[in-house]
Amino acid sequence: MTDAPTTTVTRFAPSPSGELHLGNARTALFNYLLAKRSGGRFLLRIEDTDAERSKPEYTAQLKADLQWLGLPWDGEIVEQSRRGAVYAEAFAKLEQAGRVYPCYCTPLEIEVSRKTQLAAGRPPRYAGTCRNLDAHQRASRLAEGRKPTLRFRVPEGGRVEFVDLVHGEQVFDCADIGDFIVQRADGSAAFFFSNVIDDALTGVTTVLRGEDHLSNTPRQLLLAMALELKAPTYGHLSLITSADGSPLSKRFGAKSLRQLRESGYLPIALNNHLFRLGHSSELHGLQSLEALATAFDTSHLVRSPARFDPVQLEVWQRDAVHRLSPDAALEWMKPHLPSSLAPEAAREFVAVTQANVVLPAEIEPWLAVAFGEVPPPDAEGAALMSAAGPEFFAAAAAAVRANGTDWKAITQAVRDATGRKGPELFKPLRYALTGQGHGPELAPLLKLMGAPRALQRLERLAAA
RNA sequence: GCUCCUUUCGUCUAGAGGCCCAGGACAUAGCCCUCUCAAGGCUGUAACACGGGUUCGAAUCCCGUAAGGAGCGCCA
Repeated sequence: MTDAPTTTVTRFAPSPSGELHLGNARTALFNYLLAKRSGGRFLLRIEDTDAERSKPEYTAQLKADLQWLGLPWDGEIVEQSRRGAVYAEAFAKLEQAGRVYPCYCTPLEIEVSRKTQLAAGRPPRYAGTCRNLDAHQRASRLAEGRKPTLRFRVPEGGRVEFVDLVHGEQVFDCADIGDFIVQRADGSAAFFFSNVIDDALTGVTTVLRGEDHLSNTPRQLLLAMALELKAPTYGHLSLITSADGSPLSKRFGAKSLRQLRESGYLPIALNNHLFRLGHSSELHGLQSLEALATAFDTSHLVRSPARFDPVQLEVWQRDAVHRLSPDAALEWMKPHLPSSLAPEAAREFVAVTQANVVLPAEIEPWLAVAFGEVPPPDAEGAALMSAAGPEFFAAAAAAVRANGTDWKAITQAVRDATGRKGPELFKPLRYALTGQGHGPELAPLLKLMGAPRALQRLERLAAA
């Protein structure tokens, strides 16, 4: 907290109750970018006050995911589960000021009340049952064995106003806000409470978070005021939706970062895609994180929800793969390369196929072409090859016998022997050698598969 | 039910009353280049949710409708 007042401090505050997905990742990215563009700090806070749902393995996964994305946090990680003493102090302050009161209603009672209100066509808000209990009433409920929660006493009148970084001026009526729980029956701090306190105490200046928090912001502002804490400036990011506009679901689009990473997506591709979801930019092409940070601007944040389009992500991914260094590309394909492959052959294979695959799994057919059996051709390929005829492939085989894997010499020889040129010449050869109409350049591919393998493929067709 | 948010080409978006019969990027189609793919170049197709106002003039302001979303939790 020695930061100068002008320093931007942002944070990412996930709860360790699940894996990071695209939505979370974008929130993290934006907060990171916002901090970095002005040389500020990006903090990581684990919101694990709910002992039931929080799992240590998720915390570990979270950290690994952020590292992988290239979004390292500054300073120590704040774990809310270890901040009981800080919260206790704040609870005491609120109690002293009469801003909170014990509520003895059970979860079941609350649930029934909610349902009743909903059925009656009213907002399902806390009814205020325990708002004005006297000391005697409290004692008797305690005697019944009820464990109280602490509720914040929302002012009866008035309104809460604030300026949202994305949505502009916001006004909420206190009458629409029910008294909410700040301390659970087990004594732990609830979200609104711990979230506001930790933001203030760690000097967070700006919070970019999901739009699902927008209508809850007045609660936090009320709390901050009662605690005499400075609330951060909030910016509420529109949600990312599936291609059909529905919320990202497990079934569609909500792939976890882990899944994406395991299938071979590159962090820089993800970051570039996410950067343009809900944030407009003049920037074109794949950019480094540094360039993205420089270009990031909260005034360019978009209000309307953005759809996650797998096709767009693929465009970034392809670009990112093309830019991989030979070593990085090798590393990237490694999980799909046979371990028996000699290092030199692996290196050559990567160099030849890199520009032709988007995900590492796509190298399988090329592995077959280079080191195994040629895959069967499609209908177009079959037609092309039979049109070329056995004598064409006989000439090709002869050319290979004479020239080894010298692609240029081979094509020259076949051209001279058959009079074919251009696509007429190359297409049947490509199909014969690879079984496919598209693929990496043939010259290096031929070297990779070797003369004997090529010869076998051509001779088989010459004999047909 | 109440409160709040959102609605421009297929997608991401520009647009803060005349500069917009709406611009860019990606995708897509065609052409050029080329052994295929990729890369690159050129050209094209394609959008202001709907209805009312306000105004000389509206994608932009106001009202309503529709559609989608969020919140109203001892989840975060």
